[in-house]
Amino acid sequence: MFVSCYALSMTTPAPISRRARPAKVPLTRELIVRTGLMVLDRDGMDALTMRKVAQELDTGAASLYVYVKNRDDLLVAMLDEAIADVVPQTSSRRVPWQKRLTALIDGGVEAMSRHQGLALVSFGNIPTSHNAMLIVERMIALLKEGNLDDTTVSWAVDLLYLYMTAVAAEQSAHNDSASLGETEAGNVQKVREHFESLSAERYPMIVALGESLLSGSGDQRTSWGLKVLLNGIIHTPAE
Amino acid sequence: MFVSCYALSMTTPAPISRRARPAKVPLTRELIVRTGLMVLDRDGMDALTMRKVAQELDTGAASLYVYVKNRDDLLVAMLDEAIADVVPQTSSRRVPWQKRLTALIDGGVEAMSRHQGLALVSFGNIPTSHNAMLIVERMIALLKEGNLDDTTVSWAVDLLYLYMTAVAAEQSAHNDSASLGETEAGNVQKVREHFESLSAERYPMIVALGESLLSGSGDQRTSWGLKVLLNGIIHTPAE
DNA sequence: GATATTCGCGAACGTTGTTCGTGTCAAACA
DNA sequence: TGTTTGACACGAACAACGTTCGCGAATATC
Repeated sequence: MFVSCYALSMTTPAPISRRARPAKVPLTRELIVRTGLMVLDRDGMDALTMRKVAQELDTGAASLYVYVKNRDDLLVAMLDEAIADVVPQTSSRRVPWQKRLTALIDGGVEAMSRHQGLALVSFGNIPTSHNAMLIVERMIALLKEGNLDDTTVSWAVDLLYLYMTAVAAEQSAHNDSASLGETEAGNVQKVREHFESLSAERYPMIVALGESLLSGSGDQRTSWGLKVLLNGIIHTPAE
Repeated sequence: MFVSCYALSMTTPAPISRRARPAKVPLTRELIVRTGLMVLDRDGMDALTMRKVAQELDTGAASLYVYVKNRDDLLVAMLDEAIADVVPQTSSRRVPWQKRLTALIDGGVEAMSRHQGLALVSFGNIPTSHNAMLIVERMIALLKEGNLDDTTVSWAVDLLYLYMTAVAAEQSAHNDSASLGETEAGNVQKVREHFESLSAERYPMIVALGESLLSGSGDQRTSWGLKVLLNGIIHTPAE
């Protein structure tokens, strides 16, 4: 009864056999998690209710609670599933560690931001889920290639993981409003109109910056931020 | 009837007079917001219901909806109120701009993290509330003292504001679990036990880092992160 | 074939955010 | 001063939520 990392008591590792299906797929934790991701992508975070996930599986909400402790537990499992293939898709060696670290974080951001609001699940908490720790493992390995001392590596991992999650949350918030409205230019236009309507007396600095505040795409800004972090980490010893 | 930025139709700008109070403070948006903060600090985010806020004001939940569009609107207003005195408490001149910027961000982090879960409200969204924009104003002014070009300033503000919010969210999450458990050492102990229970085969890097991962206080890590950002911003031109 | 055990799930409970309609009281007018 | 008016307060209700309970059915074991 291999229900992934959920069964804390691994006293029954033997799969034995599964019940014959009466024209109906048997419920598993993994299936519920994947269905949750599907509902989230299709209907959004507010519409992700236990009842809807159950309905999608052609069952009642109560049935989910055998495999999932509660809604939060489901969300955490969904987040872990969402970032499952970030590390396997890591780039090849022979490229400098900075580039590989950038690619890793970009992959994490993309994987999380693909699902609206999922990055905010267990935000400031230390990553404890399996796939999150695999990302952390990879981060540490890459940072150590830069010959940083252990303390700096530790603090840098904290910082980079926080940045990854924060950017993902930011992007998925934008994706949310973009899915209901126009593609992206329409959204930028909204922000532009908002800035232009600001009073130059109350907010002189913002108004003075003007067009610069909107310059660059989201990807450009994110990758610049990552460069800032890496340059800063290299040039800022801990203590 | 100055209900701040809420009344979209300002067709009745005349305050005229207020009704005599039958031994009961009259409801205002500000009073509701402050009461919301009180309930949040006392009972936590999950217990912050419209009914409880109303009860605290000795009224019914329906009465709040005259001054507050919905729960989200209340939360946004609460966040704005929480950071109201960050800019006024800014440090004196004659100190280098980096120190003043650090103090500003520290103030913002402290103000937000004082209230559990509030930093996550409108996370990735562009700051549009009044007091949030005042913080942005101040950030821009300080960054410009560093002789950075407009594009770098714009992107740096984005990055710093994101960091400020993210750190606040992280800290308030820790404060949450700390309020129910022990002071802080107990929480660190929990994390330590978690790391020590990890298999060295699955997570060799994490286990190898060992004690370094727990080194330093939260404040030390946060201020190091800020130094990293500032150093990185200075040494990383946009484009 | 009988028994024990697991799993599925309808129904219900307590809460939530939000709305509707009515009551009420102070201000404005006659 | 008596009447009208309009804004405010709020009890009651609604739909939807997460979660639990307990029964019925299907399967595995003896």
